[in-house]
Amino acid sequence: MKEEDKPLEEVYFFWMDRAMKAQRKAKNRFFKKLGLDITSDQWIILKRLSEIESQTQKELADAVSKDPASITRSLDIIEKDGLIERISADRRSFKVMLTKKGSELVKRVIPEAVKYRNKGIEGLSDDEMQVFKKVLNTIHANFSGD
Amino acid sequence: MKEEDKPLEEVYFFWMDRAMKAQRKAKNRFFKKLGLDITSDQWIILKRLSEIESQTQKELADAVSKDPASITRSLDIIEKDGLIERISADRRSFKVMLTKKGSELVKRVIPEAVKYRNKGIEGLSDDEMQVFKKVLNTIHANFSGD
DNA sequence: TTAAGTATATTGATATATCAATAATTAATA
DNA sequence: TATTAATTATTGATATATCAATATACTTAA
Repeated sequence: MKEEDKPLEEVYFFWMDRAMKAQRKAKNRFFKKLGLDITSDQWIILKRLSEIESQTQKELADAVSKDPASITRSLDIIEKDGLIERISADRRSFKVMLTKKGSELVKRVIPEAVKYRNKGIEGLSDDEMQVFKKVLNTIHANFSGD
Repeated sequence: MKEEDKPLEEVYFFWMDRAMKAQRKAKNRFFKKLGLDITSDQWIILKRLSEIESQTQKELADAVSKDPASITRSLDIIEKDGLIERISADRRSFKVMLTKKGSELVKRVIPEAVKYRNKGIEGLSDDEMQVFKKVLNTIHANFSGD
């Protein structure tokens, strides 16, 4: 197939970027409306911690596709808010886990998050979502090599 | 359909986030390898400016899905690098356009950007990309209302 | 035509992202 | 075991993102 230049609106990266931004923005407003002072990125970390009780910062970073530096700073914030705690694993690493306050927050938010998530894909079929997943995972794989 | 909680890896936002990050990271490395000191976000702005000769910051921001505040700061940087210039439109707004240096950079980068883009979707069919576009545009629409 | 409302760009505060450098510690190997 | 190599977390510098506030300037309506 001939490679060719295309205007921005026809480039898949543009579609992805636009959808991600709309989603992130709506999600941040959504948390605010619930009276919660957390961002959509912090939510992902909290949700992950609710699934796997205890993990090092490195493991957590990999799981949520974040840089070690980002994780350090995000954890600093939600630790200050009393949502998570760091426990020494060995002398260079920590296990991270939810506090009671963090657990309760996650339990409270999950049903709302599910509703919110379903709103985003209203009007789409399971088949379409399967293709969507395949495409995203392919793009991820194609760019993860080097 | 019953709404339900799912682990992170089964949530579409997670797939999107991961693919976006892999893409952005690879793209930044790609520009660096070309000897170019621009980010993938700056590239989008430059590319858009090459498609529409002259536009206000507001129009540009809408076109590339960025906040006015983000555009101001990004333009400050690439203006300092001599890639774009701001020309007074009326007394409160600017028209933004590429300089000669900016135009030449875009012309030089486009063929590389096309190759790069095609690498990301290797192994995917046109049909799949059509579904991909539909899903992303639906998500965008579903979250743009409020 | 003045007053009120709207639009554009900027700035400050804060959160996140990347890269590079560093410190401390653990693991591998000669 | 002693040295070297790899790992984990942190920090600094810079870019981007959002929200709120502000300053100008344009537009509309009374």
